[in-house]
Amino acid sequence: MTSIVQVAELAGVSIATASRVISKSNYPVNSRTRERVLEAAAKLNYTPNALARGMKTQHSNMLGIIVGDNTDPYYAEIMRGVEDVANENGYLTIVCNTDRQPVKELKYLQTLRDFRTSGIIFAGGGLSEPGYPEKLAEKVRELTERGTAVITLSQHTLHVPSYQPDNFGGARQMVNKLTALGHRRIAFVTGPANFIVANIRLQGYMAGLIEAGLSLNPNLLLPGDFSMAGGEQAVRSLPYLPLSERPTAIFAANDETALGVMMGLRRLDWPVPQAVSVCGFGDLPVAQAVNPTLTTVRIDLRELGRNGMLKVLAILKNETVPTIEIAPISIVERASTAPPGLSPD
Amino acid sequence: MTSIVQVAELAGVSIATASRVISKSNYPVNSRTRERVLEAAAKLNYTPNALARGMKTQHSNMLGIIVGDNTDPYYAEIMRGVEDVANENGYLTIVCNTDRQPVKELKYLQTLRDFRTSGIIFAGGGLSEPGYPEKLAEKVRELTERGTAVITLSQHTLHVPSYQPDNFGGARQMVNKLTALGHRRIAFVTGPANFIVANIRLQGYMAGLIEAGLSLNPNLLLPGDFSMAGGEQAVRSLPYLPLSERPTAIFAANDETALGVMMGLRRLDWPVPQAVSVCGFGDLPVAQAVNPTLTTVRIDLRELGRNGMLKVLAILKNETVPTIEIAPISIVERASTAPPGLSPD
DNA sequence: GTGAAAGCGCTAACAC
DNA sequence: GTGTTAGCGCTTTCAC
Repeated sequence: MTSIVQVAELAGVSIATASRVISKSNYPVNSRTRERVLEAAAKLNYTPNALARGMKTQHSNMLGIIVGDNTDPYYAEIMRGVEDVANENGYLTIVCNTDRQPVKELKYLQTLRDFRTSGIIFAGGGLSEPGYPEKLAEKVRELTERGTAVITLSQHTLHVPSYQPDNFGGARQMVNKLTALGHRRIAFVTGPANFIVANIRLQGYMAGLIEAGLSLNPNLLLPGDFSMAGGEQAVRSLPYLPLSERPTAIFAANDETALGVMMGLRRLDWPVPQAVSVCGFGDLPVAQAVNPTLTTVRIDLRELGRNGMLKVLAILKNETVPTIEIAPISIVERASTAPPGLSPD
Repeated sequence: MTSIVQVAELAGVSIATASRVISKSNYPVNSRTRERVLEAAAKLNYTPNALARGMKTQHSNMLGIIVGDNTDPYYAEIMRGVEDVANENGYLTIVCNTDRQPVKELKYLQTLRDFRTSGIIFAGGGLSEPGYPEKLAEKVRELTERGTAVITLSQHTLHVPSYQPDNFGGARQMVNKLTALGHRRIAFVTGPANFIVANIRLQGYMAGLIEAGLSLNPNLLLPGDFSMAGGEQAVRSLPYLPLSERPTAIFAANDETALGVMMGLRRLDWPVPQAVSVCGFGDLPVAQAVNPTLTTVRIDLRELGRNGMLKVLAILKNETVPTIEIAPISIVERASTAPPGLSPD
C-alpha cells in the first residue's frame, strides 16, 4: 500500500511538504514543489488514508444517519437527500436501523462515537418511553462535547438543532380540507403511541376538528401503528358502529396506514371515495401509484435530508444554526377524497 | 477523550495488558488483572477508538454497499438484510448511491479504499457500457489484493464471488405460467439496455416463448427503463397495433415498470386482468398494495442481503466461498393475471 | 519555503 | 503473565 512516504520520496521532498500539498493545507508551498508532489502522487495512484487522517484530526468525515428502517420509504427518501449532500462534500453515510428500539439506538450511538463520526442525523422522531429521553440525552451530550454535529429531522426529545416538517399544521390543514368538503364524521388512524410525531399529528387533527366546531368522537379514533397491516386492521371495527356514527372520511397518520385502510375498505366493499374518503400523510411515491390515487400531506423528504446535511456541515464549520426550523408542507388532493354523501347509505 | 492509557493507569497495569483485555485477544491474562482492567474501563466509560484500531489492522470493520438508489425498494430491501447481519457482527454499513453512473461508482470505490473498508457488496447488476467493465475490474483488483472482500448480488461483469437471484429462470417460469393460462400474445417491457439483469430477464422471456412454440413479435417488445414512468409510457403505443396483434398479457421487467403499465392501462380504459394481464418481477411490498394486486416473480431480497453479508464475513475469515450461487425465486400469482379472452374484444 | 520530529490510540513483536 | 517499544499514516508544531 502506497503511503505519503513514497510520494515524498519520489518527489524528493520531506513528508511534511508532501502532506501540505496533499491535504490542501493553506500553508505556503513553492508552486514548482507542489507540482512535483502532485505528479508523484498521480504516478503512484496515491490517495491519503482516511483512517490515519481521522486519527489526527479526531474526526472522520463520516456521518451516521439514524433511521427506524431504511426500507421505509419515508426514511429512504430522507437518507437519499442526506447522502447526496454528504457525497458532494466527501462524507461517507452510515445507515443505522434502530427498529425504534432504544437499545439498538444507544448501541449505534456508541459505535458511531468509536468511529469518531463527524455528524449524526436523527431522521425520525424521538421515542417517548419512560426514562429513555434522559439516557439518550446523556449519550448525545458526550458526542456533542467532542465536537460531533448532531441534529434531528423531526420533533424530538433531544435539545439539538432540528429541521422538522410541520406535522401539526399539516394534519390541521388536512382536516380543514375535509371539513370544507363537507365531512363531519372524520376518523383518525393513529400511529404508535410512543412515537412523538404520531401524537403531534393527532394534535393537529384535533385542532382541525375544533376549528370546524366539531367534537372528538372517541369511537372515531382508531389505533394504528404506522404500518399497512395496522391500517387494514383499524377499519375492521367500522361495520360495528351504528350507521349514524360511521365516518365519511378516514385520515391516516401516515401514507402506509392509509394504504392499509384502502385495502381494508376494499374488503368491506366500501368504495373509495364514494362511500368514504381516505387520506394520508407523507406523500410517498406509492401515493400516486395506488388506485384511487391518494390525497395526502406532502413533505419534501429529500429536501429535508439535503437541508439536514447542510446544517450538519454548517455546525462543523462553527456557524450558528437555528434551534428549530420548520419545513413547509402542502396538501396534495388526489382521487381518494370527495364530498360525503355520494354513497347510497 | 479517554484512551487506553488512562484505563491502564487506573487499573495499574501496562497499556499492553490493558489492550490484551480490551481487544479480546486470546493472549493469557491473569483473571484478577483482567477484572481490574474491565472495571477501570467501565468506570471511565471507555470504548476503543475504532480508527486507531483500523489503522493497525489495516481494515476497519466497515462495509460499503453499492446501490443504484437506496430509495428504490429493491435496493432498500437488500440493504436491510446486509445491515442486519453487519450490525450483528459489529460492522458499519456505508450507503453508496451510484445512480448507475460509472463515474460515481468509481469515485465511491476509491473512497471506500481510502477508508480501508473491510468489504464491498455490489447490490445491483453490472453496467455493460463499453470500456467500463475493464476499468471497474482494475479498481476492484486493487481492493481485493489488499484483502477487501468483494461480492456481487446480481449478474455482473466482475469476477468475484456472486450470490444472485435466478433472473433467467424467473422470467422463463413466468412466461410458462402465462402460456399455461392460454396467453399467446405476450408483450415484454424491457429494462435499461446497459443493465445486465434487464437483458437476462429478456433472455428468460424469449426462452419461455420458445418453449411454448411461440415466436418473438418485435412489436411486443416495449422499451422501458425500470421506472414507473417508463412502464406508463411503454403501453402508449399499444392502441396503434392492429387488433389481431394486441397483447393479452404484459410482462414487465420489474415491478415498478409493472405498476406504470397498470397506470397506463387505466388511462386507456383497458381493465386488468379482464382486457389484459399484467405481471412484474421482484415482488416489492407495493405489489400487494396495488389494485389489482400484482402477479410477480418473487425474490427474497432481504435474505439475499443477509446471505451476501455472511459471504463477506466468510471471505474475511479466509473460508472459501463458491464463485456463483443462485438464490431461488418463486412465482406469486395474484389478481393482475387471468386467462385471456375475458374481454369483449 | 522546507524539514525533523512528536504524537493521535492502538496492536503486536519482543523482552523479562 | 506482564511490560517496553516500535510502528500504522498522517498532521502539525517548531526549527532553520
